[in-house]
Amino acid sequence: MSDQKKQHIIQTAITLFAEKGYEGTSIRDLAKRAKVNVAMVNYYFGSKEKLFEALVATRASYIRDLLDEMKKNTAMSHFEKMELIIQQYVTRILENRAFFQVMQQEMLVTIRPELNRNITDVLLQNIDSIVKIIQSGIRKKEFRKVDPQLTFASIIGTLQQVLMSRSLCNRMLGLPEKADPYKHPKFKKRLHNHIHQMMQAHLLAHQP
Amino acid sequence: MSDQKKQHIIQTAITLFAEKGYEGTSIRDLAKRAKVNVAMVNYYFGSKEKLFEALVATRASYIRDLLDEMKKNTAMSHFEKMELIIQQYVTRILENRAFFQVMQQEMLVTIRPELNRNITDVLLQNIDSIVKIIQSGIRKKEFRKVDPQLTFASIIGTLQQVLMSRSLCNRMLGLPEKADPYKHPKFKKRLHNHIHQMMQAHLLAHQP
DNA sequence: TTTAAATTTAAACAAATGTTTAATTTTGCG
DNA sequence: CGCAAAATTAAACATTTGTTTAAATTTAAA
Repeated sequence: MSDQKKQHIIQTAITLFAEKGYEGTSIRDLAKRAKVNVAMVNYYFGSKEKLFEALVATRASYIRDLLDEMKKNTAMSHFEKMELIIQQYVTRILENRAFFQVMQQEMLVTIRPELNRNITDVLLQNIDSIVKIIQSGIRKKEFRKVDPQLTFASIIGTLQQVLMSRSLCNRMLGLPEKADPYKHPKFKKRLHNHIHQMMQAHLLAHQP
Repeated sequence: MSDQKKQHIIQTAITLFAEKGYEGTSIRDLAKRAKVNVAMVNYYFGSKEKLFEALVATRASYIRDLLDEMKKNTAMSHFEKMELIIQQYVTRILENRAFFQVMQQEMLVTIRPELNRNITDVLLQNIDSIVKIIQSGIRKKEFRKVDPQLTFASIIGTLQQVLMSRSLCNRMLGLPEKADPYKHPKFKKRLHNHIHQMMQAHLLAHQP
């Protein structure tokens, strides 16, 4: 019944936080945009901080499932697994750009240590799974002796960097200033191709 | 005479903004930390927003000079130029982490369009210089046919991702929770090695 | 030393913030 | 229906915000 409204508030919060940041978004902004009373946010979530935690919790477990599933799979080569991870990250992050940005933004800020801790834990789980795949690939001589953690950082970092500035991407692609390059199908393709090509050169011991 | 105090306020602002974000930092916080009266900030800079612009202006032209100088240099190979760029970016960003983070953070937020525009312009100039080096390397068959813009995004993105969470890096390196991994000499070396190695595999047409 | 400008200060200001209250409306069950 | 619990509202609350004021102090040149 009212769970829909809760989800509606969370969704509005995600886009609004992504637009103006956590500190930059007031409960009144949020209430107005979501077309609910100001008091509703505290009625449902208790506080602005709790709202943010609910927001993270809602989305946190997403990539996790994919990685767990992949762990069991023995039919795929290590690079095929990396290919799938790259493709999934590109798709997911481009599609949930707003949420990804809010999380990144809050990670940058260090004033909410407990919150930061929670997000870090979730991320570290995922990093660990991927690092293990790379390490296994190195042991099997399928991969070169790369730095597993920093290799992952490069994948995510590339995506993050690209998401960071819409206007920068638009100018890169020769699109008009106000366009949304992330919805452009060619952009997704280009981004995926780049990361895939770079990781192929970086990871594979025997270049195809 | 009072220019020292202005610089002192800017320096304090850089570290404080990096800690708590632009919106998260109040003039009173800043004044207290810088040990000046609250009114001094507005007396010197006019407003909080103008302070931020001054902050950006102070640091903006840093990497620019290096790139201009390199443009004239014909003795270096294209990859040697890239090596120097990587080394400079790693050093500069690790050393001015606080400033870099504030800039990134403000880039994420889209509520200050004019401000964002100014930062974007500065960054685009630098991107353009580096992109041209890569393109030239491709034409000369020294580099493979990579995506120049996204290749740069990967370099910066890797650094950005690594800077994003101190605690994440600490756990990656097996350091205690509260340590500062960025000052760790081994960390800088590891970071530089990774980017260098990855770019070598990614860029060079004829692997050494 | 005198004096006017520049600097520094504490106090006050208006506006905005997250949150709470207390009253009203809606809902759903007997 | 009747009525209690849940949902919703407008208003008020206490803080905090960026900024301004007006007085006090310091500075530096005449």
